[in-house]
Amino acid sequence: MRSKNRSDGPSFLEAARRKQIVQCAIDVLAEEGFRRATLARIAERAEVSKSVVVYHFGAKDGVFEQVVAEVFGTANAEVQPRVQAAPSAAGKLRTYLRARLEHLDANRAHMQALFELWMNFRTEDGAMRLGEPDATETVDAIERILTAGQKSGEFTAFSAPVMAMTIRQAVDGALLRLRTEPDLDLAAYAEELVALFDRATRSQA
Amino acid sequence: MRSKNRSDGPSFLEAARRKQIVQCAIDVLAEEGFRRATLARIAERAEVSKSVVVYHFGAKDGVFEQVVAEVFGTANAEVQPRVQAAPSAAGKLRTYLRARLEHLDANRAHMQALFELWMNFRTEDGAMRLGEPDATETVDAIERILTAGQKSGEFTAFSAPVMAMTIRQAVDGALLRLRTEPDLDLAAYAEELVALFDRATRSQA
Amino acid sequence: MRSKNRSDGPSFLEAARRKQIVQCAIDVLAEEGFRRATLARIAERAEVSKSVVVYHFGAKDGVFEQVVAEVFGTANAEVQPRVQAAPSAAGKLRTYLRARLEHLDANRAHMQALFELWMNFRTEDGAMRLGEPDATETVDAIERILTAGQKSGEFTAFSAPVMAMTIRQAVDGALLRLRTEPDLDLAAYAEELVALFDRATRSQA
Amino acid sequence: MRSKNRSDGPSFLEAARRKQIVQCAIDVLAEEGFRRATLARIAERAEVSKSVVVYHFGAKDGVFEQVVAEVFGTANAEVQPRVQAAPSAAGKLRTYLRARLEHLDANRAHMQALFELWMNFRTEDGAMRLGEPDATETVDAIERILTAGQKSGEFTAFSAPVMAMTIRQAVDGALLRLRTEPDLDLAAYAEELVALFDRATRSQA
DNA sequence: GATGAATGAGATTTCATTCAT
DNA sequence: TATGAATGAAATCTCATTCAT
Repeated sequence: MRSKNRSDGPSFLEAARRKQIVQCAIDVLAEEGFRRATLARIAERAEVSKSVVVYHFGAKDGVFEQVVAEVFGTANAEVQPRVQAAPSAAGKLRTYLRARLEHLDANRAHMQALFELWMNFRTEDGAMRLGEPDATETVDAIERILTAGQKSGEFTAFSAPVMAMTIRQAVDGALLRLRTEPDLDLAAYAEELVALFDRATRSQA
Repeated sequence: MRSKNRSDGPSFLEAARRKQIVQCAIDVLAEEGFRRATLARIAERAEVSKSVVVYHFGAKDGVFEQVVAEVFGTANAEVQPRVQAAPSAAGKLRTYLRARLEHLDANRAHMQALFELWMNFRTEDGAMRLGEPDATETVDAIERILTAGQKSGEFTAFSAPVMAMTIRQAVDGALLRLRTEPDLDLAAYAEELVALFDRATRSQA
Repeated sequence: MRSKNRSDGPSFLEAARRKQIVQCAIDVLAEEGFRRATLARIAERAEVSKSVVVYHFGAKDGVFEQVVAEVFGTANAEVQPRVQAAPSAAGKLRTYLRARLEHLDANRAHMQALFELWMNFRTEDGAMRLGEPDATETVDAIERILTAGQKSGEFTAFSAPVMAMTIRQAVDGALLRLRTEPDLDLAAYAEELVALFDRATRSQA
Repeated sequence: MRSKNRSDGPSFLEAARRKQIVQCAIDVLAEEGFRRATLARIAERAEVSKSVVVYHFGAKDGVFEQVVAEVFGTANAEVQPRVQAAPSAAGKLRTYLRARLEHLDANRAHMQALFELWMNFRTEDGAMRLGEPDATETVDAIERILTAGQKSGEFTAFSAPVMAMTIRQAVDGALLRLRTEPDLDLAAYAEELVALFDRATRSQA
C-alpha cells in the first residue's frame, strides 16, 4: 500500500497520478466500451504499467469507483448551483435541462464513460453496482423540483417520480444520439427538451 | 455447427432445444447481466453441457442473435398491429405507449435481456452489434407517427426526432425502474406517460 | 458394428460407401492439409453425417489407415509391373522414375494426401504411424534395383541406401513443387530425374 | 503481450526465458510432432505455466515464428559463409552438402522441428505459413551455384531448378533417415551425397 | 445402416491479480 | 513508487466419440 508522506494526505504527485489514470479510464470507457476497458488497456493509455494502476487503486474496480465519483462530482458541481440559483420551479427545470446538456456537450467522454459503468458495473455476483443510491441522487433532485412546482401551482398534476424518470431518460437520450451522430446540436436539443417538458408540466390555463 | 438436416428444416426436438436455450440466455441476461451471460452459465441454466449450446448455435453470438430476433419479433408482433389499428396519430401514440408497457409487463425478462444486449453486444472490433439499423427501426416508427400528427394538425410544432427519442427513452425508463422496484404498477406508469406526452405533443388550443 | 450380410464379405453398397468416404478424405487431406482433415470436414464432403464415417471405419484413424492402404495399393499396382517388365537395372530405374511421376501426374490428390499423412499421422503418444514398415516398402524396392545393377556392373559404386533414399526424395521433390506450381511439366521433370540419376549411377567408362 | 520495455529492449532475463521456451518448443516439435506441440506441452517442458508462454510471445504462433527465425538463422549463419568461401561452383556444392549435414548432425532437434513446422505451420485459413518465400531462399541459393557452374563449364547441362530441388530433398532425406536410424553416420552420408551429385552435375569429359 | 443429439477432453487466449525486486 | 514476470481462473471453441432411435 501507499507509504505515508509527511503531510498525511495523498501527496501532490499521488493525486496527479490518480487523476491521470482516472482520465484514461474514462477515455477508454467512452471510446471502446466497458468490455474493452481492461486494466491493460487503461494502463497502456496512461503509459504506465498495469501494476501502477493496481498500486494506486487497489484493484481494477477501484478505478471505476473513482471514475463514478469524479464524473458525478463534476457534473453535480456544475449543474446544481445553476439550478439552485433559478427562481421558480419551472425555471429550475429549464435550467436543469440546459445545464445538463451543456455539461454533456463539454464532457462527452465523461458522460459516455458514466453511462457504460451505469449499465455494466456490477459486483461479483451480478448485482448492479450503480443502483438506487446513485440513481436516486439524480432522479430525486428532479423530483423535488417537480413536487415544489406542483405545490406552488406552477406545474399541473402528474406523477412526479414518472416525470422525473422521464426527464432523466430524456437527457440520456441525447447522450445516445451523440453516439451515432457526433455533430448533433446539443443546444438546440436542449431547447427542444425545455419546450417539451414545459408543455408537459406547466399548469393548464 | 450441426450437420445440415437435408430434408425438413429444423426438427421438432431441435426447435424445442433452441427455444429452451434462448430462454435460458434471456433469463441469465436479465438477471445477471451481459458480462455473466457466459456459455457456461447459460448451459448450466439449461442443464445441458456447454457443447450443446455450441452444437445448436454454432457459437455463443449465435445465441444472442437469436435472442434479439426472438425478442424484437415478439415485441413488434404484439405492438405494431395495435398501433396500426389506432385511428388518429394521437391515438397511435397513446396506443404505442400502452402496448409497449403492457408488453414490458408481460415480458420483463425479455426486455431486460434485450436491454443488456443493446448496451453490450459488440463485434470483435468493439463496434456495436445493435446499432443504427435496429435502433432506427424503433425510433423511426415513432417519428413517423409524430410527423403524420403534425401534418394533420393533431400535434403542435416540435422536433420529431427529439420527441421520438424522448418517447423511446421514457419507455426504457420504466424498464429501468423495474430493476429496483419490481412491484411497479406499469399500467399506471403507462397512463402517466400517455398524459405526459399528450400534453407535450397536442396542438395548442 | 456392421451387420453380417448374406454373402459374408462386405456388401457392394458397403464397399461403395467406404470408397466414397476414403476418396473424400483424400481430397480434404490434399486440399486442406492434415489439420483440417477432421471427421466433420470429411463427412461434409461425402454429404453424409459424421456417424456414417465412424460406423464404417470404427474411428477417424480408420479412415486414414484406409487412405494409406488405398494410395499405396494403387501406386504399387501401377508402378511395380512396369518396373518388373523392364529388362535391365538401369532400365528399371528409368522406368521407376517415369512411372512414379506419371502416376503422380494422374493422381495428384492421392499423393498429396499420402504425403500429409506421411508427415503427420501419429499415434496417441506422438510416434509416427507411417514409419519403417511403410517407408521400407518403397525405399527397399529401389534399393534392390540398385544393388542388382551394381552386381551386374551396370551401376558404379555408391551406397545403395543413400542413393535409394535420394531417389525417393527426388520424387517427393516433384510433389512439393506441384504445391506451388500446379502447371509443372511432370514429364519433363521425369526426364530430368532420369538423366540425373543415370549420370549418378551408371558405371564409369 | 507483455508491456513495452520503454528503455533498453529485452532484458537479460527476458531473453533467457524466451530462449528457454523456444528451445522447449523445438524439443517438443522434434520429439512429438507438430500436433502435440501445444502450449500446454511446451509450457510443461519449460516448467512454467501456459500463461508465461503467452506473456512472452503474445500467442502460440509467436513461439513458432521465433523457432523458425532461430533455426533458419543459425543454419544460414553456419552454412553460408563456408559455401561462400569455396572457390569453384563444384567446390561450393560439395561444401554446401557437407555443411548442411554437419549442421544437421549437430542440431538434430532444430532441424526436425523446422521440418515439422515446414509441413504443418499454417495460417488460420489453411495457407502454408512457410511457403514460397522461405523455400525459395534455400532452393534458389543452390540454383545460383548450379547455373554459375554451368556458365563456367564446370557443370554439364541439366535443369537447374530440378537439380536444386533434388539436392535440397536429398538433405531432407538424411533428416528423415535420422528419424528411424539415430545412429546414422552423417559424415559418411554427406560424402555419398557429394559423390552422387558430383557425378550428376560435372561436365562430361 | 444411418442420423441427430449430446458430451467431455483439450486447445488457445484474456485478464485481474500477486509478488519479488 | 514502480515494474516486469508469473500465474490461475475462466471463457470460447473444436473435435472425436458415444448413444438412443
